Amino acid sequence: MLNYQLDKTFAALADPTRRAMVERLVQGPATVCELAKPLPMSLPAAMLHLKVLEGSGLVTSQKVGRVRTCRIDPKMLSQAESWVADRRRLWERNLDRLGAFLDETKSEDEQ
Amino acid sequence: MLNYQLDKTFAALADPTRRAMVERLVQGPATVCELAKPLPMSLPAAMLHLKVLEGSGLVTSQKVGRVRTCRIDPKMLSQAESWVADRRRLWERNLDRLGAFLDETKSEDEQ
DNA sequence: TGAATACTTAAGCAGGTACTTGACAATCAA
DNA sequence: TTGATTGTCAAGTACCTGCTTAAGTATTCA
Repeated sequence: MLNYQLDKTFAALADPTRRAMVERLVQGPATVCELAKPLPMSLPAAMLHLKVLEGSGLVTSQKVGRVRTCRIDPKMLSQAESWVADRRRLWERNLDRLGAFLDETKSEDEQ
Repeated sequence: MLNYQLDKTFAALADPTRRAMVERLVQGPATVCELAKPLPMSLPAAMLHLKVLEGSGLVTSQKVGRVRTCRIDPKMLSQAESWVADRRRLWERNLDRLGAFLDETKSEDEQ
């Protein structure tokens, strides 16, 4: 239960607004305005979403002059991907084992 | 923004209790009691988490007699994995393009 | 039949999330 | 230096989440 980071990453990805921001940012860096403009909400609301993305580590930003530029940090993206992929693989392995067990049982029946 | 399903899947995975349940279920099916026993909360609370997992499609269950047996449904697990993997790939592709651009710029400087 | 098991529902509460508007800083360009 | 641009903070509201306890239902076993 020590994966406090995964909590935040999955929670960040659970919102369509924030996934839209990620979609935009995988194309390359963007300013706060550029991220907020296509969204059906006020700028402060978009800022809150951005703060959640930064808090999760999915996005980093730096301010130069009056412009804050945001970009993807792929580390947490990889970590989330791995968690899901690993669990799916475990499930498949276990399903294979069940298959092997059923095959065994079947052969025993045939004897 | 039509990925209502992804909202629920990521939201389900954002909670450590629910990830613990998934960890248990990738090993094989389990009853409600088996899932709830190791958790530091009441049975009704665990049931609510289970309901969220079922609502997301990550888990299915069926009741036989008085026992409800829960198991992983891998479809949403794959879908979540793909979403993250695709975005990470897009980001990498774009980073490569930036690298190519910088290389080009560098060669032009050298001429 | 009567007790134990395995859930299920309901009511209630504390705290968190997702917005809104309005006010305000800081920077840049004319 | 004035005005537009870009971002930030604060207060307020409505709804959602995660838990609790208490009570109830359905099933199985002795």
